[in-house]
Amino acid sequence: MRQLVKIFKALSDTNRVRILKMLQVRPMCVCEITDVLSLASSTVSKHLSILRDAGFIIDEKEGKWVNYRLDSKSSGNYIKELLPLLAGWLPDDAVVNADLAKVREVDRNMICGA
Amino acid sequence: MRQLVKIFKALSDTNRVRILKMLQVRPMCVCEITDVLSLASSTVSKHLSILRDAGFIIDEKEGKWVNYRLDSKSSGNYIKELLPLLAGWLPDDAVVNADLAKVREVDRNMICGA
DNA sequence: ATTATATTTCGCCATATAACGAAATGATAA
DNA sequence: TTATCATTTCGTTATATGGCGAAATATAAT
Repeated sequence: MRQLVKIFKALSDTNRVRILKMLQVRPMCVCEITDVLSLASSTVSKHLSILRDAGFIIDEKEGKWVNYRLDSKSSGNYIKELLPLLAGWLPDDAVVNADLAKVREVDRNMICGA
Repeated sequence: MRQLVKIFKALSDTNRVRILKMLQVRPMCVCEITDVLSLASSTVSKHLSILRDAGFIIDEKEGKWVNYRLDSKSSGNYIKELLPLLAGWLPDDAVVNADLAKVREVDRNMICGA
């Protein structure tokens, strides 16, 4: 129950849902996500740690960057069932679609440290 | 997005998840739920209004009681997909199973106004 | 009508959450 | 080594949330 509620809490924030939808496109580093959401990097880092603790995402170091990606092969049943649902949801959300367009065109070398 | 987040917020509280699991057994009035959860009736009423606003449950007057039941035929796609998932989750949760046992044996005429 | 019962609404309090900027950490580049 | 860049952690602030009891509503019973 504790874990389940933690998972739902992770999903009860607009910015965290936007992050999950973005990560459906491709893995991203913190500064890229920060750029799309227009939030402070400390705030984005916090959101990512909440999603990671809930089991939705995994972080992987790549040089000076930390890439986050969906844990599609999660061992947790809740995550395994919820991620596909979320993938099918919000297909017509204007904010989400604008995010996804930006994710596809953004280059981390251009935006990070600019 | 606003509606989806509202739905997840509704699910991010232990007592509200317990209520939904109880309503899987049968419709219940406020005082029965209050008895199982050991909370103030005003608190339970608030939880129920949050679940109703999110679309999970429906209230129906029956004399001096208000019965709440799952909206299994909800027109909302999120609810329609989430309720069956929730039904399959927490099969071994001790607290939930104790709740369900109590739901099956409780008689509203005995506990309400006792 | 008056009383009793079930539920909701209101006001209050304590805690949780989301945001920021500044400082700390870790890794790369000069 | 020193400087730079990405990220995380910390401290603070404003708002949201969950709890209660008391008062307000609504219906049932006397």
